[in-house]
Amino acid sequence: MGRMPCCEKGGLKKGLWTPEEDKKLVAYVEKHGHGNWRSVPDKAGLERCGKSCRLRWINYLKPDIKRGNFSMEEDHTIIQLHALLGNKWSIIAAHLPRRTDNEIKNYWNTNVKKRLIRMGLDPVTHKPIKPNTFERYGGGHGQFKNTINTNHVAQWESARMEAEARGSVLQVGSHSSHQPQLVLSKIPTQPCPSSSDSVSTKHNTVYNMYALVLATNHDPLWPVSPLSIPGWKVPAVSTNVGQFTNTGSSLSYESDVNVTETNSQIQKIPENYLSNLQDEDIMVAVEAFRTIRCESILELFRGSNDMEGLNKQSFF
DNA sequence: AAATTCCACAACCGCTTTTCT
DNA sequence: GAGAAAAGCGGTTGTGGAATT
Repeated sequence: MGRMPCCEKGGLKKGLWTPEEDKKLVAYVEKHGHGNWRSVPDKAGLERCGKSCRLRWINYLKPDIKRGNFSMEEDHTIIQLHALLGNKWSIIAAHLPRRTDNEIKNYWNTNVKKRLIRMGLDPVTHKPIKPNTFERYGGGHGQFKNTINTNHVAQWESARMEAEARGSVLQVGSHSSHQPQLVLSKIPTQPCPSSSDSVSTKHNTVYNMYALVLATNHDPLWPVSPLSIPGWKVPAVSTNVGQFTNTGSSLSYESDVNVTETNSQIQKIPENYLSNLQDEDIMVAVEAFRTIRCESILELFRGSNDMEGLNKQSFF
């Protein structure tokens, strides 16, 4: 597009932020809020580019950021989500409250990645690099109790790919509504010109995005959106299981009931919907994806040494 | 004690996507 | 609808402290 990047202006400071600069930025954001970062440096009295200010705020200064060592549970979540999603740091971060994508990315590159390699696992595929290498670590003698069972991850990934090839959803866990489950499902979207390999279905809808649905049976206020993909929104009130369609800049909801060939059943979702997401809405969304709620992805491999309850269900 | 290496993490860079006009 | 600006994202690099030689 030929526009000048905001940081191209000469004479701007780079490198580590000083405490004084942090104070200025925090004071400015607390007083005026964030947004329009390009104008922030001038108004805050900083010799930085707007992009640098934005990153500093998002990754370091924001008050609700959790810093410090990752817990065992966070570690497990990262590994398992990475096995499913790859380097989708922002999506992974959405499932780790108060952690930033940058922090998770750094943690992955400096810690987890090396650990997987040491264990003989490919950090990209999470599968053993060489046959038998894994046995040294997965022998079940308690040595690695409470660490991820990477055999499970490999099995999961294999089953997921198979499910994907068939356009189905992969589900882990028992069918009891009290047992935790994880469902990886496809989000239906409008046809995209470049997605020629997607699966076309009725109403010219194409399933070409995934949602990893996580929720809890026990804590209805658990602050995790059922939608893993930022910016995707769900209907506020509905008792029908439906489909989501991406209509340009907005996402709409199409009910299964009385679906017609026209767009008359499509209802617009308010832009401020996500920020006002209520537990009731989460329930609707989860229902919409035909899933049940689960404690967390960590529950997947807890108390089960052999992927007990693994099954695949046709979803769409 | 000085030099070197290693490591974690903050920050930058370039690109893409979304929003605004 | 087009172009510009802003925001978002992920890969990579730079920096400083700790550990090692």
